Amino acid sequence: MSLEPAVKRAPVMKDVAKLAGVSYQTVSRVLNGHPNVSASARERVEAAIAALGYRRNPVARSLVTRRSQTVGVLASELGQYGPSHTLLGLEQAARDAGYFVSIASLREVTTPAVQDILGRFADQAVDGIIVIGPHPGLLEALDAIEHSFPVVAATSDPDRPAGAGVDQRLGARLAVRHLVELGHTRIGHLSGPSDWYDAAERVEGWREAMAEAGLAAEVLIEGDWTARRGYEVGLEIAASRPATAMFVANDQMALGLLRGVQESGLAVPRDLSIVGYDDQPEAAYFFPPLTTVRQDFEALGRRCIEALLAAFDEDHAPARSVEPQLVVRSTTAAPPQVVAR
Amino acid sequence: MSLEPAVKRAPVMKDVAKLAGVSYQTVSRVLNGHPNVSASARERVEAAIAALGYRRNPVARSLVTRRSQTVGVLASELGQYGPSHTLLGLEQAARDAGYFVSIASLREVTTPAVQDILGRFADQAVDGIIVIGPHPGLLEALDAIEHSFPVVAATSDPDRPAGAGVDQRLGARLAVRHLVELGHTRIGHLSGPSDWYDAAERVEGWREAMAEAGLAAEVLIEGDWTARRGYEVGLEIAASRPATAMFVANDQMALGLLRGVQESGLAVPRDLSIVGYDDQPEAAYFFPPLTTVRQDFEALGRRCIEALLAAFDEDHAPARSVEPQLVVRSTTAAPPQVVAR
DNA sequence: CGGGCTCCTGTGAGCGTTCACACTGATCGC
DNA sequence: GCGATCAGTGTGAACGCTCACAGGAGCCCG
Repeated sequence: MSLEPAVKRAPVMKDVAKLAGVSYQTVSRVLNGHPNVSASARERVEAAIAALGYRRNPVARSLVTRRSQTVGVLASELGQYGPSHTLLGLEQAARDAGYFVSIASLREVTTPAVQDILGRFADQAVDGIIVIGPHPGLLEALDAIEHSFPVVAATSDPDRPAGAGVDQRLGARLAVRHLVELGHTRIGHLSGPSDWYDAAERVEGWREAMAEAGLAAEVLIEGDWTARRGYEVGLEIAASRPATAMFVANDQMALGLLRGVQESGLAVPRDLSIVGYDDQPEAAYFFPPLTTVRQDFEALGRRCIEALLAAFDEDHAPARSVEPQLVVRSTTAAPPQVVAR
Repeated sequence: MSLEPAVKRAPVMKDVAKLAGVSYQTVSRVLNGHPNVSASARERVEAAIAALGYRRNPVARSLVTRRSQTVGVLASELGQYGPSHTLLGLEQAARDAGYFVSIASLREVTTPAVQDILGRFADQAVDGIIVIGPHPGLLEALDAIEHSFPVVAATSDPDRPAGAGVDQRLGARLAVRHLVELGHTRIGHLSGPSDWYDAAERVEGWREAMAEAGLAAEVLIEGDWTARRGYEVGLEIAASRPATAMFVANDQMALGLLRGVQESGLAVPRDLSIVGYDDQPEAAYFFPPLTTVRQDFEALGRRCIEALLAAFDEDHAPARSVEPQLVVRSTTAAPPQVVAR
């Protein structure tokens, strides 16, 4: 007994087997929930596991199974509010499902860079990967590379085979309808970069809702998600007054817009109504508090994991889109004067 | 040739060895940079590796070495601006150093929860772990659990043996000094939660700088990092005017404060000067643009990796703290009237 | 009562790598 | 010219697990 080595190694399957009086194979069967194990053997094994504090070694396991209970997350814009919160929900859901999360962020979206990361993920034997904050370029680069594991994209691209997304068109329509109901007819859109799926979908939603209301979708300005850009656009809008309301594709740009417009002497919402997108916690404390569209990013993260699980086996429902919600605060009101077209 | 199995397996060391006309051990030696390999053998092996597109299997490798080229990141508040950006820098630096990053976020900081995650990390054979956004409670929980790998905390706690942090005291002093130079004497502090190291350090920095200036550090209000809390405090301050300037422990609270104060009829900076902390990109577009202290979180993330590398072997310098910078914008000015004490 | 079935269990091999060791041939000093 | 050293190389065994297979016990049926 005291002849044991001083450094106590972590127990392995053989130790459990010996204590339970069975072979290591039986231990393995118990661990993997195999059916053909007698109740008494199972009990003894479980008792031995508990007594020894045994933990199965996932590295050894994945050497032979070629799977690692790990999902790789490929993120291109983790600094942004949306992606970082999606990651949050993702990680929780993954862990609940017994998966590790390995992340890799992309400095630049080039095929070699994506290839490098995919290679690393493959070496690591990830069971699947999830792409966050995707540009089409990223997905194309992904498609161009052969890979042996399922890929789920957190995107709203409806053409995408596997994925989970927020219904961006719906969100955009909620925003526009709200403005239409207030009496606005000239409703502009400050979009995200056109090479983001989410941005493109919001543009489409804006177009659709305008068409439904019988309005012309004329004022479309492309942004880049930053407050700085919102500010610049705010100055322009204050100067030329092309619209009485702006639907802005994220809260940060809305913040900048708010400031640019107000700095130019316009009042919000008196002279210009603004609807943001995301509902970051700060949006309620903008000046004035921002009317915006809430996206539940953490739910999105959870959906991604569900989608990946569904890709692993058929039992899981795919359940794709998360519904956005309109949150009305104080940046929207009736237009300055009702303009009859 | 055509008798090869249809599903082409990835090449393994033996394949490389055969092609190079050496034993698999020699291949291993080349891969690991062992000295005792002849130049000709090395060349042949390298050529074979390139020809086959061989990649070493890290899973098999870590089964025997008990290391995985992976660092675990334990984060408690990944939703916050600081932690998420620290993660960003961390991930980049880790990948550059050849490490994978596996993340786990904590829903609640309890010893069992920390234990669970540490156990998973241990199973995964991580080489070390990094803790982001640490409360003392988290570090205590960590210390309470025996672990066999180095732990680095992204914290400014000077008592911490291993870690990297932003010099929070310095940041606080920069803020206070700026206000002092403008002529303020009653400078309050809206802090972060007192159980965060960073928050506590900023309080200390505020105290020190006040003492240096011969001022009494009287107005200390505890916050929770949220804009909501900042707003509440703003209302209170507008009502009782306990100070002519507030140093606020993060930009989000500063945003709320700004709004609470302005909604109550005070003008910023005419009636109250405000200095934030973090310099999120949005801070420049607050109304008015926020004077704040910039923290380079991505640099912090890099430092964490450096610190971990230093813990692995002695060659790396520890190089701990990142210097914050004051960014003066438009929320600070001379006090309403100079009050001679 | 023996063949066939089912249920449970154990043995052997292998996953792809590294480590400890043993071996070879050359170089060295004396 | 002999043992000792040394660089360079190969062999066996591990790491901890799962998979494929084989074998033993118990049962039913003819």
